[in-house]
Order: sequence, then structure tokens, then C-alpha cells
Amino acid sequence: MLIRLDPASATPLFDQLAGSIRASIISGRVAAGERLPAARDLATSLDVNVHTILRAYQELRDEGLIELRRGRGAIVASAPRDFGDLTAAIDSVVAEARASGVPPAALAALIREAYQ
Amino acid sequence: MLIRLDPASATPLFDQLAGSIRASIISGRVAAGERLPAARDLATSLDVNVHTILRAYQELRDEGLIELRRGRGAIVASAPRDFGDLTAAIDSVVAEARASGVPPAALAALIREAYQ
DNA sequence: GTATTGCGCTAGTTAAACTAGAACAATAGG
DNA sequence: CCTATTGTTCTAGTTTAACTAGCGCAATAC
Repeated sequence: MLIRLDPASATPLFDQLAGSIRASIISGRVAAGERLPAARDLATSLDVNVHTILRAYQELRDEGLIELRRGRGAIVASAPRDFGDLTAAIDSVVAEARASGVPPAALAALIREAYQ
Repeated sequence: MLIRLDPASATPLFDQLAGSIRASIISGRVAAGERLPAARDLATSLDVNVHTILRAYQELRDEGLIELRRGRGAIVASAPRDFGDLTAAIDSVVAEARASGVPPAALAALIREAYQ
């Protein structure tokens, strides 16, 4: 699993982390039942604190994407909902936003606005 | 123009502000050429610092949505791009996300991921 | 039993957001 | 020309979230 972090980014590390893993799960690049790297290991390899990793994991757990158990680790949830329509919709929105010259931050704000 | 701010929210005030105004512009609730309230006035009525208002305005200016001139104020840009397709795409994404039980934060992260 | 792994706690540092106040420059309008 | 308005720019202080660090504890696997 490839994870790249940008310490200079405005988006928090744990959010970048969760976002990267989330994308991998929803796109199917990591299968259900598969185990994510142990927090301590990932922290070492990414040169980041363990708590930051765990916070990202907990975010994904709250979304129901993974399960966390002591001694076992982080396991991709086995309730593989169908995200096909969602990913398609996301792709078209991003394409539309790019075409309209709407920057990522603005798009995110618009989505948030529409969600309320 | 109705603007509601939630000081308890995790999203910064200036972002909430920009988001609210941005939505008003793109949806057409405020017309091109129309003038937004003066920063000092808006700051008073929202009980927020002037700099916070100005920062939101500058964000919108960077997106090309408004123009800022000293002495004149903040004016909605007269380059009325067609956001019809974008808003439609946004609506369908939000509907899809709701149906799939994807929380706002997760959706935002997915969008950000897709944008890169 | 032992190593692994997530959980929980305290604590310190750093950066961003927000506030506050002031002076300044461009515009509008009498 | 004069004055009020409005965004721009600067300094400065406070607060809060993110991040780091280290430790012990509890559940699981082998």
C-alpha cells in the first residue's frame, strides 16, 4: 500500500493518511479482510508518531471501513458496500470542477455546503 | 444574504464564511455586479473580527468569484461562468454519498483524493 | 508465557485561527 | 478640494488543534 504524506500541506497528516487508505479501500485496491500495517510499523516507515496513525485508523473505524482490535490490528471491514456509483459520481464532479476552473478547496466547500 | 456561523465547528470561521457566500454566488442567489456588505459592517453584524471577514473575501477573490477594491468594496465578478453542470454533478454526488452512508468528512477526503 | 497490537493517559511544542488596534491608500461623493 | 468609506498592510497577543514523545495497560495470537 503506497502512502505519501505532505508535511507542508494544510490538511492534517492524520487526514491525509485516512484519505489515502480510504481511497484504497473504496477503490478495492485493498480487499476486505486484509490487514493494514501495525500502527507502530507504519509510524516508523512514514516517520510519523504512532498517535497520528492511530487517529487515522480510528477515523476509518468510525466510518465503518475498518475494524480495530488489540493484538489483531486493523482489518478492512467485510461489509463491502457497493461504492461503484459513488466513485463514478465523484469522477464526474471532479472533471466538471476542473473544466470550470473551480479549485479543490472551493469544490470541497461547495460539497460541504450541499451536504447540510 | 443569510450567513450563519458556527463558532464550535471544526471548519474555520473564514472558511464557513467563504463557503456560504460562494454557494450564494454559484447558485445565483446574488447577482453579478452586486456588492457584498462592507467587511467592517459584516464583522459587526456577525460579531466577528474584520480580518476574518477580509480573509474570506480574499479567498473568494483568489477563486475569481469577487473583485476587491479599496473604497468600493467587494463586488461579485461579472464573469458569469456556467456552473449549471457543476451544481448538478455536486447534487448527484451528495445524494449518492448519503445513500451509501458516507459521512461528509469522508466524502470530502475522497474528492480531494480524486482531484490529485 | 511472551510478543504483538490497539487503547489510554500525561505533557510539551508548534502552527493556524482568531482577535485587537493602528496607520495607510484608493475610491466615491458632495 | 475635502471627507467618509473601504480594502490593504502591519504588529501583536491569545487560544486551540495537530503533532510529538513516552509510558503503562489490556486484549489477542502463537
